[in-house]
Amino acid sequence: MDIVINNFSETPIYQQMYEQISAQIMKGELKSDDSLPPIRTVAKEMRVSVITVKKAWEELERNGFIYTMVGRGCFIAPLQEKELDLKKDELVKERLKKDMEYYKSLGIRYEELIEVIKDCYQL
Amino acid sequence: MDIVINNFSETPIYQQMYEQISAQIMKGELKSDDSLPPIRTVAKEMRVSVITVKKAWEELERNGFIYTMVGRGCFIAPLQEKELDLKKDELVKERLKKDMEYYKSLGIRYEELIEVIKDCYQL
Amino acid sequence: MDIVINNFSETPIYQQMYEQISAQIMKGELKSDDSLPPIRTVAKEMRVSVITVKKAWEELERNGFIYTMVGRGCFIAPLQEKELDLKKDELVKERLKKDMEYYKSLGIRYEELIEVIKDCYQL
Amino acid sequence: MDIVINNFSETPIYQQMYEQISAQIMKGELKSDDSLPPIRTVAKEMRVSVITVKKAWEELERNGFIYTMVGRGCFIAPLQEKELDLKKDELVKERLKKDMEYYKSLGIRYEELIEVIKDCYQL
DNA sequence: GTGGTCTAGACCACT
DNA sequence: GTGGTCTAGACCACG
Repeated sequence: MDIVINNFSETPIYQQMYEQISAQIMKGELKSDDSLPPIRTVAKEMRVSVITVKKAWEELERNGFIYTMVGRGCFIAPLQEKELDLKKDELVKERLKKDMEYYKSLGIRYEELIEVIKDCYQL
Repeated sequence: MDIVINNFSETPIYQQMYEQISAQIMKGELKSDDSLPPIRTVAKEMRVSVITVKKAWEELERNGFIYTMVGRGCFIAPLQEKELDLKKDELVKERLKKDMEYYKSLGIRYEELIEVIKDCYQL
Repeated sequence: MDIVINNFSETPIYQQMYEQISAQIMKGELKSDDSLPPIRTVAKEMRVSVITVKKAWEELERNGFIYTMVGRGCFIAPLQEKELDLKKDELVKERLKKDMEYYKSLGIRYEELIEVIKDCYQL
Repeated sequence: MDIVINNFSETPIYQQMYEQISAQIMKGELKSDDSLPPIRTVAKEMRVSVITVKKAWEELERNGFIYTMVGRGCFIAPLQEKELDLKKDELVKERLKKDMEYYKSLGIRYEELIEVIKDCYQL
């Protein structure tokens, strides 16, 4: 579990944690039924409040990424690869749509866009 | 000046206004030295608080899209086409970079991305 | 809005609040687009922490009972009577099922059950 | 002794065990002075902590369902049928009352309730 | 004025 | 040991 939080970002800490962990699960870096470190340990290591970690974990559980067994800890949910791909696609498409609307509203042409993207992917 | 605000969107109202007006200026739909309607009028029409409009206008002025003449109103700044293009590019690249980082962090491949974008541009 | 919380109950405060308010909405005692008092006011009146109220409100929003407009307040969601009935039915059936399983596992006969229920409804 | 525990249920494990065993005693499936298997054996078979089993047993003893003979094990208490019926009634009525309060608070009518219950008893 | 986030420290229930 | 809940008080962004 690798989390980097930016205290100055506008996106709240708990959301940064949620995004990074869910991404790692979707990429398969965290595997089914692996246990996560206790929230209090995470809190200490990340130097944030327990409640902040808890909030991230709750969101992860609500979205089916992890499950909790009180008194025993939290674990990565057993998701099939298909489910993971589905979740990923949903997220990306949702976000891309918004992005595209914005770019189009600025009058950006398709070719211009592709050029910048290529750059990012170093093609 | 055509603004549509969504009260339920996560992006704050003042920012929605800022984005739409700046886009219209960059696309040349609003021309240099044209006057903007008084903020109180805008507030009434859009059914938002004057404070909200004020905040959007301030943001526009700070970024050089409009200028204020006290007692007379606000006007579109006289921007050269080059300057406009520059502003546009800056904005887009900045945002695109963040987007790409996110997509890459989810392990999305270049080809997958292009496919969705093509879809948005109906190609 | 009428809430009675029991500090000694085992069900957490935020859940008691959630249950009572959602019930009032489903019964139509709270009407669409009515505004709820500010969470800080509620917190003071109920003598609980703001965070506790917030948690209840979040759950209400997640389940579509209220909606929030940052900086303006929280409002009862515009639910059709049909939707309300549906929500109610879901809840009741879910709970009843569990209850019935328990009663049956104790060997309670249908007739015995009905008798007690009649008593509760004073029939 | 037949116990099925659900690790993901909201009701704690020790309570699930308590409910199922007490029910079996009240239904007469477990008879007076029969011995229960050692808690360590139960713990292993159910794959739960010894502490959890202990807690369930304590609850059973506190409510008079079993008794302990130090060094020899735990045994089903010699309960008269009358006593058992009484216990059962108490339990059911207590729980039913709470349930009914909840259903009434949601505005469920008697007829609606009966219909769902009939369904559960397949009448 | 509104809601949104965060902290530090406390107490409790479950395993 | 684990997670679950709660508090009081703080700071920020939005309208």
